[in-house]
Amino acid sequence: MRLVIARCSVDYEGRLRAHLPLATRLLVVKADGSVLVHSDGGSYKPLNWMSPPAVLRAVEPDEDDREAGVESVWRVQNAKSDDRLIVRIHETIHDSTHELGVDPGLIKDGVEADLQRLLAEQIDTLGAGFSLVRREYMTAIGPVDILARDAEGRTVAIELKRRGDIDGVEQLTRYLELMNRDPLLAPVRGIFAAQKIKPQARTLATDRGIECVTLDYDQMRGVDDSASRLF
Amino acid sequence: MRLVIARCSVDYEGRLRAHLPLATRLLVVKADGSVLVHSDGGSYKPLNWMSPPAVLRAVEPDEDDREAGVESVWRVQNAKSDDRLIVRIHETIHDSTHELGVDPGLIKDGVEADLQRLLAEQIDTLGAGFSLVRREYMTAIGPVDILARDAEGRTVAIELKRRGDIDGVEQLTRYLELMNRDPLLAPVRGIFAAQKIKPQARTLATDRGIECVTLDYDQMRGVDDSASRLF
DNA sequence: TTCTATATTTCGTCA
DNA sequence: TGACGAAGTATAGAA
Repeated sequence: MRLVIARCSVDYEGRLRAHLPLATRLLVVKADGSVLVHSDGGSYKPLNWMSPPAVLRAVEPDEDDREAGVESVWRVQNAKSDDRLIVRIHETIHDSTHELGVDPGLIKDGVEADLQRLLAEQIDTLGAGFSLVRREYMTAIGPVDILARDAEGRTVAIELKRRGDIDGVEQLTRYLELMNRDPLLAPVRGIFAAQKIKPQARTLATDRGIECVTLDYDQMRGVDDSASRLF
Repeated sequence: MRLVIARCSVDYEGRLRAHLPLATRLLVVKADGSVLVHSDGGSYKPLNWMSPPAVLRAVEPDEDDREAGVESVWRVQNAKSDDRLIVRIHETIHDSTHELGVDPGLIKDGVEADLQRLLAEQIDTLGAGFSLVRREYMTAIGPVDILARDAEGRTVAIELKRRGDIDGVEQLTRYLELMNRDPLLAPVRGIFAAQKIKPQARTLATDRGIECVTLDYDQMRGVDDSASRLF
């Protein structure tokens, strides 16, 4: 990994075109040829970048660039597409290279899969007398997150999201439409469950006869003590 | 901006929990307190991070950590939420700090807004006799990208996407449903326009009586010569 | 390889 | 400030 602090301007051409005027920035060159251009603020997204695999070639500036004060030009070309990044370096303030080795990678807990496991275990939080049929119930158009049965024995299709957006409602609607054509399952109740449900999504769901439930992941994790043994 | 290359382990706790085992990584500390943890590969997304605004406190390792070989512990706390990142540093390989100043920011060309402007100007590429009513036509459930009228005077709702995906078709379907209830507008034609339309999206659109049009941005930009004056 | 769904999404815009 | 849609989305998993 190479770290460079430099006064530079940057141009990207590919899926769109983008330009960064001259300023001092951090340039990170990774082992796979990818390049990140970071400013001293904002969040983790670089101002501009090149995705791997890519090849960096440092070339001599042409006459115009040299007159404008350009010291060196990086041409970063993606190996699989036409995307390219051009960095014009006017002044190098820092330049160092380091061996990092391969990273063992990230271990996560609390993503949708964990929510799904917890909700399946605590299915009666959705209503007294609820019982689990199965998780990831396959249909012709994709898997329903959780299939359950309510106290009256009616089939319940549950769509689970961390953030309840409008497209989650659309997804559940498609499943319900399909499942209600199956005389063995119909009539099927729909429940849209999420940690937070957007007003638009709630309106659409209600309009289509889908119930909305907001989940408290911390509380659900508290009930299940296996989570505390993870780390 | 502070750059540190260190052998470290990292734990995040907040919206989820995540753990990075001991390895050599790049740590970037920005002026707003945000922290990025990068490996020497992958793309621009860090393995782990803290969003701004945040405060970094370096604390002494406790006895257990010290026995495990921890040299220093960073506690990074988000200033607006409960999110926190803990970096346990076992060995510091590089540590430097640099003044970058404020960045002038990125100038983009070729995003959906540019496509929309061009298509509005060249609305007759969708059909002879088409005329523009207005861009971003507001409805109760959101803005229709472009509203136009065809040669027969019929209202046309146009949904514009860079990439024509299935949810774009769903979006346009919702608009059409709503607008067709309005006797002043009905019947409303729907056109799904994108630089590339996925087969599934095309099938769904056609099934719902929505026309599909693929756009050539380079050609459209060629017609409008103001684009060439951008940089 | 391609498609699909998720994301500690981030980022802008508009009410 | 919050909601909503776009992103050079990235990324992981399944078909």
